[in-house]
Amino acid sequence: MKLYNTLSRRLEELKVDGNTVRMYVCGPTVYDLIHIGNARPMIVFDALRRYLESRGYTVIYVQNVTDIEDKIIRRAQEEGRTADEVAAHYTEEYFRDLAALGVARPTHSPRATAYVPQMVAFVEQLVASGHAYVVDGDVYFSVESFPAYGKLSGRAREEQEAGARVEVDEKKRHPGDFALWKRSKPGEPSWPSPWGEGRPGWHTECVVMSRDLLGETVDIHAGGSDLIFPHHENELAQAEAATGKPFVRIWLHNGLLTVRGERMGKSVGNFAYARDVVGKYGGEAVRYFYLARDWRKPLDFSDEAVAEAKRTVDRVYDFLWAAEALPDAAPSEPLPELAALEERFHAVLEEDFTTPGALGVLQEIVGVGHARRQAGDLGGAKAAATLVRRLGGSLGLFGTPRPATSALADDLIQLLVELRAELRTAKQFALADRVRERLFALGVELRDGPEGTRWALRPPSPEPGARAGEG
RNA sequence: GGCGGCGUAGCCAAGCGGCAAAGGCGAGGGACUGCAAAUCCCUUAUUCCCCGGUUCAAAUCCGGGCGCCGCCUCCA
Repeated sequence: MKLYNTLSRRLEELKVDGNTVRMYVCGPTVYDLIHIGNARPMIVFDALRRYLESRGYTVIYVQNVTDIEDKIIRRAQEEGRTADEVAAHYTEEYFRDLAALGVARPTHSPRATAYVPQMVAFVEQLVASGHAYVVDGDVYFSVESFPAYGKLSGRAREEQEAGARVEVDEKKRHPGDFALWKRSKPGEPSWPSPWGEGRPGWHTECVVMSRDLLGETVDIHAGGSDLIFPHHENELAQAEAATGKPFVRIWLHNGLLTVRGERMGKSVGNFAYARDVVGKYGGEAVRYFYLARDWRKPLDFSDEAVAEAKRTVDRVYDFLWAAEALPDAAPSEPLPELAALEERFHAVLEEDFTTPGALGVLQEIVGVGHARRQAGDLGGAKAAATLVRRLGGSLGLFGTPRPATSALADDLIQLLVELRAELRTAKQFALADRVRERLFALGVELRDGPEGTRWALRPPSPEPGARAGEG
């Protein structure tokens, strides 16, 4: 499989040792609920993980939880709670949102506060090797000590000064230097260190946790494109300065979510909480919405766009459930077109995980299924449905089983259908329509056709967390 | 200013040098219907922001424009 590597700015073959993929995806800072834009990398890289697994890889998937950070401290002060309480609360909410989005739990979800001693040791190592220096209880990484600094984001160190909008911190030797350890102010959460009470700076946790859980070189490190600089650049510098080995084989960065062309962000105020969107349209519609757009490109969010995705998903289910309710039958003839479509599905994904193309193929398979059914080839229709289930499942889509009804319910519905047929024959249309409407309200849709009335269960209306997926 | 990306039908969106440019939504037409819904079938880009160039052949490669976006500050 080829993936676009931010570092080399080209497509690269994913090469791993054995068949295990070691993957690290930057997770949330738990100071608030995640918004729908935050969900993009979680869904996209979850889909990548599932796809790799479906292709026979074992994936070790790590996503951190940043539970100590300025925004958490601020929030705690505002609410009169401790930083720990705030972090614990939003960590729990984050996992809830993840489940509602149908995102499988990461193999590991390390919390930064559980790694402070390791981070201290790591920083000590950088100080000892001359890559970091101590000033007044703070520790900074020296970008000048790492000549390759800037290779990920394509920035030269000298450029850090020109146009810099940040006031230069007097303590730093070079404006590009960044904090590895921050001295804590009174009343702030703090941990002991050789440099006094303090807390870890940004960037360091990912390096330390990644190394601990995945080793010195990981296959994939992913996150939003806004993290390229400075976050990932700084991670790379620390890690490679410390080990002298490549930190990451392939860097992946997803495009950002926009609203009317402008980036969605908490500070811009144009955001929607993930759970609100999921509550409205369902987690699967959100997933489809994201996967219908190339993961590297910006994606414009609107209610209409997600509603469209939901319509599309519902129609696929309509086909699946109808086909699965058909009596068992073997395809009346071999279906080479299905094999060809399956091949195309994989070919498209092998080339930079182009999920929109893959979804297009899935739609074509649905089309084949419809055509087979129309031609009276029930087995062919079922074969198409099975394929949609399998391929969709490899991306975390179309896994909801046909809602089970009891034999009694089936009989009762059938009874009403027959009753309504008699009413229609007797031209009692008002009553007949009432039966139809009441059943519809209960989620049963009547479909009158040439060969009589069939009924189908409507795709479920979304409820938050209703379709929580795992594995 | 520096770095990166994008511009394909009404909208969304694949396409990475060569079949008449996937697919979805919407729209229009048809079948079906007591009406409706749903479903099915058909139609919907002679052309890919513009101008040059390379090539037998370009949406796809190169050069130059125009427009939009992101990062350079915490941010998925």
